[in-house]
Amino acid sequence: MKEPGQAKVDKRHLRTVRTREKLLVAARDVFLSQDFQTATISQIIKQAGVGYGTAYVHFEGKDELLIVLMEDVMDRFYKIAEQVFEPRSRADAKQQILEQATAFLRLADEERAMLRIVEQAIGVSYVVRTKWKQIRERFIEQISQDILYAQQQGLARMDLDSKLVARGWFFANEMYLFEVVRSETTATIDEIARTLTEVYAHGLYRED
Amino acid sequence: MKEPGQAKVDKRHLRTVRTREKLLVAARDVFLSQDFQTATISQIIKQAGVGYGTAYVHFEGKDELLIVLMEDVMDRFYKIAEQVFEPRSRADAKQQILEQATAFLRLADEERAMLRIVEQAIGVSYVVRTKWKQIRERFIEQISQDILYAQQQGLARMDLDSKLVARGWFFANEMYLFEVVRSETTATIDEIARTLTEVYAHGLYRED
DNA sequence: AAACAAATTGACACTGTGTCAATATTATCG
DNA sequence: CGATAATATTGACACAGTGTCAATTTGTTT
Repeated sequence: MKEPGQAKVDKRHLRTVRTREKLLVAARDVFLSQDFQTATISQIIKQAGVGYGTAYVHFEGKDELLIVLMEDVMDRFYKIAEQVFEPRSRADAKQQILEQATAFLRLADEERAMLRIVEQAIGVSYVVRTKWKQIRERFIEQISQDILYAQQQGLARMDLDSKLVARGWFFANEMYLFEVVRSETTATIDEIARTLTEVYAHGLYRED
Repeated sequence: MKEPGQAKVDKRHLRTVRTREKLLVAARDVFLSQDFQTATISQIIKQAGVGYGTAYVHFEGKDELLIVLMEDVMDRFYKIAEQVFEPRSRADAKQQILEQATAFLRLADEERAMLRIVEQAIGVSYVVRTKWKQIRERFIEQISQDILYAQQQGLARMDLDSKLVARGWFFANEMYLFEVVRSETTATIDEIARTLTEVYAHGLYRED
């Protein structure tokens, strides 16, 4: 017995998986070569060399295609968000925050092409917007934990709500992220990160 | 002579103006009763009681209709942006910043209905996005001037670029603005404004 | 090889857009 | 006043994209 059932099932699966893959590759090509808005399913299926209806068998539409394509990029961001933050001193905290902010913006710069599409999609597609919000909340939650830790260590001001501070801090970073993505910024990433960090760290970690 | 030419020109103008007005009123109704995305020209012209093509004579499309509707709201925001900022002391600066941030978020709350539509339109429409960017830059420019003033008065840190700081500060405010608009925030406006201001003011206006 | 199951396909109905030649309204002139 | 010109309004039309589904192709089982 050479496990025929197993092999045969695989062959059918294989076709499905290949078609899915072809669609994803084509979608990336099409998205990157223009915009999210102007990209059409017709272009994508043509590029993938499959029939029109096929796209709808595998994905609910353009949005879902992009969400899958987003995942790799997002994993890289999560890695940054989840770096351990256990500062010993205020100076240490500031240094770590600076590193994190810099890494965040650097990654935005590296992944600029895909993030351009993501930004456009956030505006247009409900599902992508929802997905992005999840990502944001994950970051904010993490930052909030970091602030809490610093407060417990007596490094950060106690009179501020960690969640609210975390949101504000992330918002500024997020907006700068998209400016970097759009190449709209005149300043360098290091300057931006340094400036944001200086204000934030001294505002939150002051001594008194 | 009862200035007949004048009167006759007025009558024709009057019709145009009325049609335009009907379209604007109808557009507001339709936008507010649903979304920017799902609102259609067909719905608007029907509500306005005019023919289909008429809408395109007066406006280039949905986007331009909204841009006109935005203007009143935006004027109110500009008023806040342009308040004089001439603090005598650090405490004074902080107080004024707090007032401005609070006024900003309060206005967002008041104008929530229209701003909900604006936010949706920013994502979808190039012209609205461009318009919003202008508004943002106007705010940032103003904030930047304020920071510069404080630096010259020896109240604020000199080691930071006023433009970069201003952007970061506005970004946090802007994002919170839209959270308020979406009623997504648990904290009160006063808490948000206070938290943002505390971090910002102490980060920028520290003494040393 | 026949019957079954699963994957693929493209034609079709639908929704909304923007244009433009035809029509209606208002102004001007002899 | 009536004819003519200027301006404003109109809706039918061509077009672009979406999502669905019955028919077809491909693969599996008996």
